Amino acid sequence: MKNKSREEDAQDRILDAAEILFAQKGFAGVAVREITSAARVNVAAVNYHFGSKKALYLEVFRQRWVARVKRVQQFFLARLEAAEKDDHPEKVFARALAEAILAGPLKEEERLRHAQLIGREMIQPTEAFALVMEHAFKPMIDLCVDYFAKTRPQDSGKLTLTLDSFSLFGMIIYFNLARPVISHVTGRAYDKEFTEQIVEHIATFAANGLAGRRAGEKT
Amino acid sequence: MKNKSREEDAQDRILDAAEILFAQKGFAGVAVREITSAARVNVAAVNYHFGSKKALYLEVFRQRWVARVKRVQQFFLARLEAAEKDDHPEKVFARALAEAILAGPLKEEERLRHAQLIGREMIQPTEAFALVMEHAFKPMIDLCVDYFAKTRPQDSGKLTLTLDSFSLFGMIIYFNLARPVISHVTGRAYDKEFTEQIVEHIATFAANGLAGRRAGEKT
DNA sequence: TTGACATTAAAACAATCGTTTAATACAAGC
DNA sequence: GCTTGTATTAAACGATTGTTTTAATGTCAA
Repeated sequence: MKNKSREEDAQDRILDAAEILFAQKGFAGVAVREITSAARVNVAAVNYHFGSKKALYLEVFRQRWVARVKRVQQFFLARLEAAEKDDHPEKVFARALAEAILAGPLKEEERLRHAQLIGREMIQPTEAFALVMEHAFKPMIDLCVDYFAKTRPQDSGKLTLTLDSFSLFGMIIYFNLARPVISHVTGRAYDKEFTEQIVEHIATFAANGLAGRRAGEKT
Repeated sequence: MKNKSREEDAQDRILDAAEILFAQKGFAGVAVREITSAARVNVAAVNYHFGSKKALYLEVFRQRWVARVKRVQQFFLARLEAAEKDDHPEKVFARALAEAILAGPLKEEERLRHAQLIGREMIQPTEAFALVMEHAFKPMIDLCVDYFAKTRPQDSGKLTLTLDSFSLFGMIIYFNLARPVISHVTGRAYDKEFTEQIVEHIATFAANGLAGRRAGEKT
């Protein structure tokens, strides 16, 4: 086993290239030879190291995607802890979540790739969908539901809490995924200033939307 | 020109098959031979009638997708007219929009195909993206912005109005596109009852979210 | 140095890709 | 009937697809 230590080995280079290309063009839109030449390895390397193109796709989710979603979740939890307590707890929650996803620890290209990969799985679920559910959506929705349940004076019912959580998530994910649409309509790029405005907008909007439940509205 | 009148001609059958397959598998995931055999025509028919696979893809948007989005928009406007005026105007608006998209005039499979096609263009914009912007997003967002501007006592600013519109849209589109996720978490299928609950949930959530702006909050 | 094992390389595999060609079938106008 | 133009067909095009094979190379322990 050779390892120059300063240089990524073949498997890592393949995973890097594969993730970028799968995100940009989708599974069917990428040729194995595109990946291997971007990773500067032989065509046979994909089948040698991963077994098949499909297995490589799943390995991208297991080794790259999941690790990244954990980073976002940790960033979110840290923000939630550090937030000032004088604000409405639901607003604090919404802001921390929006910030973690839209302006969090990921680099700009990472954020884009991440959103594209997850978006494709939502539209056309494959075997990777189970991973996405287990490591990203399910725990975050559960966390969200538990948090909202605690911050409300009276019981809202599980379904209402879940739909509230999806409403918050839906807004954030849409603002993250529909960048071409939003940039086109507003005429603004997703720079730091605009992103901060969006985060604050989501926090306020969601807090008020959730406040209605606190006041007792059921559906 | 032969036309049995009761039977769709070759071009229409190709468009029908192409739309279903492109929605399910994406442009690169569909082989021309898949389309032609589903449409019961010769392989050469696609290139003869449409010029190329890519041109067929665009024609699906021009002849099928755009027509359908108009139907949804008309349904929405009719609902907006017919709605009771004693409710908050923003809640009426949100309910009409959510109902049009999630439970509107489209058949269930149509709704799914429609959402998949638009979702793919959002993740990976092609030439069809301009069509989607021009006929679907832009006019609806503009309508939304104008409506919100009228219903508010004081001026909110163009950007705030636009972000409000996207928040409402984002929620609705997410509930429409993330069906696998939402069904998995809630354990409920998108039947009539569940869809109605979601529509009412969105209306309430968005109305409260927007109500904050009415109270004067800016971002 | 030798032997064992892991990795890379070039070449070829059959299958499938989008597209084109050339021949045939069919309708309507004269 | 014959002509004209359109539509459909079977067959083939070269290029590319994912994968496999075989040989060469590299690495480390004995």
